[in-house]
Amino acid sequence: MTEHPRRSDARRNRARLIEAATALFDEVGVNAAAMNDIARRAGVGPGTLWRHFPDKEALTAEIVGQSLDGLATLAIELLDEPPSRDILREWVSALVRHITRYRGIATSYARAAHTGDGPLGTRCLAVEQAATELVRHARARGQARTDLTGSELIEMATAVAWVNETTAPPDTAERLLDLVFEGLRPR
Amino acid sequence: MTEHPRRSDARRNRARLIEAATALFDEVGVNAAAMNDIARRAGVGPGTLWRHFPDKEALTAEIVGQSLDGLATLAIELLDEPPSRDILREWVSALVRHITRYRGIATSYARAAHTGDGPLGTRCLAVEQAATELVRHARARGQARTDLTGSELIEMATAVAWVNETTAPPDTAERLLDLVFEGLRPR
DNA sequence: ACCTGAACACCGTTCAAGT
DNA sequence: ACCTGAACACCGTTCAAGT
Repeated sequence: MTEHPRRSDARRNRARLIEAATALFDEVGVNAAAMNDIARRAGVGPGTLWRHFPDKEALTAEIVGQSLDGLATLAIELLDEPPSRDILREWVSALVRHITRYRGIATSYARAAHTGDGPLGTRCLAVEQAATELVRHARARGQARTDLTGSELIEMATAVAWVNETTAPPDTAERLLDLVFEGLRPR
Repeated sequence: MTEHPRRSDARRNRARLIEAATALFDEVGVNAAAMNDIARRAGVGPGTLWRHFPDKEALTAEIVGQSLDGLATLAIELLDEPPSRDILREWVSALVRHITRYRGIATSYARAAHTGDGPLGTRCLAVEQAATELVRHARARGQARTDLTGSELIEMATAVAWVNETTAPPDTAERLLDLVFEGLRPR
C-alpha cells in the first residue's frame, strides 16, 4: 500500500513487481496470472509481494488504476464536446475496450463497484460519478433515454465486456453495443 | 457419465451425490460449492464423485440439465402462442431466471456455448437452435429487429444474468431487460 | 525496515489399494 | 464392479527467521 518505500531495495522491488504483473496480466489475463508467478518473475519471494500489496485486488488496482482513472477524466472531457459527437457511445466503447484489455477484470469491477470498498471500489465510485454526469448531459442532448442512470450505463458496459471476453470473438463488442444502444425491438 | 450403474450401491451413491449437489448449489451457488464438500455431504469419498462425474462441468450439466432442456422446450411452445404475447421477452426472462437460480452458472454457459463441447455444450447448442427459431418468429411478428440472431439473444440474456448476479440487487434483472429490449436511446 | 522462503488452507482431480 | 481415502498440483496468503 505504501506508495514510496524508504529503502531503495524496497522501491526497486516494488517497481519490479508492478512490471512483472503488468506483463503477466497482458499475456494471460488477470485471472490466470498467479501471484507466486508474478513474484518469481519479479525475482522476489511471495512474502515481498504480499508486503507491498496485501491481496490480489490491491495489485490489480495498482496496475489498472491509471487507465481506470483515465475513464473518469475522459467522461469529464466529453462534456464539452459539440452535440454532433455521440459522447455516450464513445465513452462506453472506451470503457469496454479498457475492461477487455485485461481479461478477467469485469468480475473484479462488478464486485468492487457494488461494495464500493477497497482500492478498486473507491476508484469505481469516481468513475460512476463521472458516468452520472455524462448521462445527464447525454439526456439533455437527446442521446439517451430520460430514465437512464450512470450506474445502469456502467452495468450494461460491464455486461457487454464480460460477454465479449468469455464467449464471443474479440470484435463482437461493437455489435453488442449496437444492440444495447438501439434495443432488440424494431425501430 | 453412466446414467444407470448396475450395482445398487452405485445407483444409491449417484442419487445421493445429485441430491447433495443440488442442495449445495441452491445454498451457496455453483462456484462456492466445493467438490469435496459435495462428496462428504453425500457420505462418499471424492473418488466416488469423480467416478460418477469426471469433472465439475459434468456434475453441473446433470444438475441444471433438466431445467436447461426445459428452456428449449419452452421456446418451441411459445412459437404457437398468439401474437398478443411477447414471446421474445417471456423467453429471455425465463432464461435469465434460470441462470440466476444457480449463482455462478453464467460463466459456465458462456464458455460451453462458445465451444459447443462437453455435456453442457451440447445442451447449449440445442437451446441456441430453439432461440434461433424463436427469433425468426418474433421478427415476423415485428417484436424483434430484423437483423437479430438467436446467439445474440442468448449472449444478451447471459450478460444481463451475469450483471444481476455479480453486482446488482436481485430484482434488477427486469429493469436491465427493459434497457436491452428498448435500448439506451430515446424512443 | 525490509526480505526470504517454507508453510498453511483450500481448490479440483487422480489412483493405488481394497472389498 | 465399485468404493475408499490418501495424495497430487495448484491457488492465494501468512509468518517466523533472517539481514
